[in-house]
Amino acid sequence: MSTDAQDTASTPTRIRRAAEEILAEGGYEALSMRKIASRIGLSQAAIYRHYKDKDELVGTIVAAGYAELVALVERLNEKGGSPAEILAHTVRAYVGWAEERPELFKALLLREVRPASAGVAGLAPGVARRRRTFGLLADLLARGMEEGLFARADPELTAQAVWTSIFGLAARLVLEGELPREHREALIERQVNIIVRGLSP
Amino acid sequence: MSTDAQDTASTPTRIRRAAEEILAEGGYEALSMRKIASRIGLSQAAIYRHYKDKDELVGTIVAAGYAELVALVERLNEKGGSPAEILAHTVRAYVGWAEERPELFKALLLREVRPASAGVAGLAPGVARRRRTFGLLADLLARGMEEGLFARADPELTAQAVWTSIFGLAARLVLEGELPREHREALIERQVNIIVRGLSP
Amino acid sequence: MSTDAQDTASTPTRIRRAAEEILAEGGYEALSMRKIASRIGLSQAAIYRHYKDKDELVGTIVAAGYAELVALVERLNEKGGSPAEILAHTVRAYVGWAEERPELFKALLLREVRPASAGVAGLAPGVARRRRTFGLLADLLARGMEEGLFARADPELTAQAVWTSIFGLAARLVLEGELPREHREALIERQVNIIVRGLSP
Amino acid sequence: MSTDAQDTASTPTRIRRAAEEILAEGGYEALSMRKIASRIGLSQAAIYRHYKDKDELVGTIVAAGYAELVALVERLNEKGGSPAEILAHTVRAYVGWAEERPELFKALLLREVRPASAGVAGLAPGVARRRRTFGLLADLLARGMEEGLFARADPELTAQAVWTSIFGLAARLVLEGELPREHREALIERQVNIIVRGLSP
DNA sequence: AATGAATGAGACTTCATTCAT
DNA sequence: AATGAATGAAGTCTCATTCAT
Repeated sequence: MSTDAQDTASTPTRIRRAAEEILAEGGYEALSMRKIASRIGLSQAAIYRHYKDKDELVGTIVAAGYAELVALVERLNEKGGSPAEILAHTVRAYVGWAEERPELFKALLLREVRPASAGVAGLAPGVARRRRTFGLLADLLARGMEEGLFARADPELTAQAVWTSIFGLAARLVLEGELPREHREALIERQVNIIVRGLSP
Repeated sequence: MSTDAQDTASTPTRIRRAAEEILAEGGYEALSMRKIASRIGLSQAAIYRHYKDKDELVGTIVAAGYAELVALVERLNEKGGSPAEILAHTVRAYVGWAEERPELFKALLLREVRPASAGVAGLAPGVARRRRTFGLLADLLARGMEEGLFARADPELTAQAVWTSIFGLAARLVLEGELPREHREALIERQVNIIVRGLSP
Repeated sequence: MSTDAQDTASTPTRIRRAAEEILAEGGYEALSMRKIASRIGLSQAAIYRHYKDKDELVGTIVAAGYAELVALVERLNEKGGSPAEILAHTVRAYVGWAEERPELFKALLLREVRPASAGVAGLAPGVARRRRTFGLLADLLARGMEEGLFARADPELTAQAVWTSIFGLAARLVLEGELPREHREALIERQVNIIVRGLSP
Repeated sequence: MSTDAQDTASTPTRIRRAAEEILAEGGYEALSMRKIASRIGLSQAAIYRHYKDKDELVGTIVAAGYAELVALVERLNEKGGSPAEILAHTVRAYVGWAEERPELFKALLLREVRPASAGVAGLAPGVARRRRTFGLLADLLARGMEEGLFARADPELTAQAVWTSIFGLAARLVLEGELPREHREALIERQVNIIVRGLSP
């Protein structure tokens, strides 16, 4: 968020940034300690002073990316509007974020979730209490149900179903890359439309 | 599960099977010619008699997996029923298939699509003509629209939107692994419900 | 020399031809039994029916190439003319042959000579008796000396010295590849001139 | 021969030495990173810390060899004497150097010259300006021409013709290996004689 | 806090050759 | 006379990580 000059940033930050750059340029497979080190003019060994191992480094990046995504969703919820509007905005914002940072999205969401409870797992029951985004989404849906805008149903379960839909769209867009702008937008709107209508009473 | 008799199978088959096993156990990153060879007690070089290189081997596996999926969808469409029923069956079958062969699903659908036109790309315009599954899905939706069951809209675009939803659900289930059976089913039904209602006029 | 149709030629011949083609296209390093076999639609193992091993195959090719070169030099000597003229023609023909079949030239002359006595070794004493080309060259020089055209000296030693000069020119032309036509010719003529004048009394 | 103490030398030096040894024993084809590593009791990967890849390692060796050769020729030109004498000394020194370091000579001069302009290419026009040895040789010949010792001709072209002759002699001596000392010397002197007389007015 | 050096494992691929059929 | 299958060795290179300084 803060745009420090690269040279004055702390070493861990510079490492993280370099890693993100490489991730963005060449994908996860291209990310190696060697490349990170050479990009910031540091020895490979130096990285281990700041991050226990590659897993920890990747973990940090992923966590930061996740926080970004959470902030994005929070902001939308604070802006106000009808639940359906907020939902539509959220879909667009989520997809847009994925397309802007495709490699981060992949690193974040297209990887195995080791212990099912940890990380970005979103399908387990009770997730609305543990994960901020799901809590917000479930609350939003619950409000819509109370207002008679959406059909009554389990808000958490519904949040999960909606999320998998959005996630699927974002994932395909990221994985398939370039698509005609017009078609891409039509697709998003069609999806938004199906979801919103699908929730209606 | 069903066709054992590993020792009597042809070498290419044994190679393919070993590759799928490794894929299933450790994911794509774990797949190496070395491991395949040692697993079936063959020299590394021997593999190259049967598959030009790693790409060809993976390609064969992926193609077979895709064919399986196509056959599955075709069978459902032939069985008859209302478009909404067929659609619901398709979602369940697709998700079920993904969960049964998680690593194949990942190898097939969670990888980058290099030239957007090739491979499993599903979002490009005109895909209904090129890809059997999309053609079937678009036809199904068109029929539903004609019958007044679904709201009128571009069938291909709608097929793509529906597919990304289903794909998203399958992908999350595969990536997150174990989930309570009951919850898993509730989730699928909720998703089916949203999609079908989302399409209704 | 005889231009048989490839299909009717004997298998050993087809093998040899394929090997020469590969040699010409990609150099010695590119020559492999696998490539030869695939080029003529034969199994690798089949080659071993006709040639004991790679060495024998290469040996055969080299021998044939050498015979070609010998025939070339013989023809020039039979055509008549003054020794100086024949010598000049020989230089031009030798260099021209090398440039026409660069890979054969390299396989023939730019490789180690294992037992110093064998193969294409040309510097050992007595070579004029053992090797046809050297015999011809030495005879030519001897005739020139008798005619008072060339300064008197050991004909064999002189033949060797002259040959290394020509060989050096041919080798450099082959190794350095493309050169402006004009410059190439000027270079050859300059070399011919130096040699002929260098032999003059 | 002179600077032993292999154990105390720096790793890059030890790598280079091992490479040269292997080159000397088995030629370029025998040179492999594996062999180098095992010879100095290092892991293969360790070599890559000191040389980017095989090309860089070979390049370093070749460059050093070339520098050696240049220094040799320079020294002879500085020692003084008549152009004919210097030329004769140069031929002897060049051939002697080739015989002392046969594998280096082969690695340096018996390899393909990829882009005709680069590397050790000597036949292209204008080489006298680009390559120190050729410049020296051309200057030497020009001086001889001015002094009326050599017939007037293009000095660069003449230098190239002379060089190919010398190169041819050195190459054959290196390729054919052992030769009776006496015969070898007679051969060199005969070649020197032909060249010097060939240049005379 | 950082470095240079090294490691061991592993990646894919190609080679000449052999053997049973 | 030929094939398909297999082998063992070798090739270059990259990786995450460790350790002494």
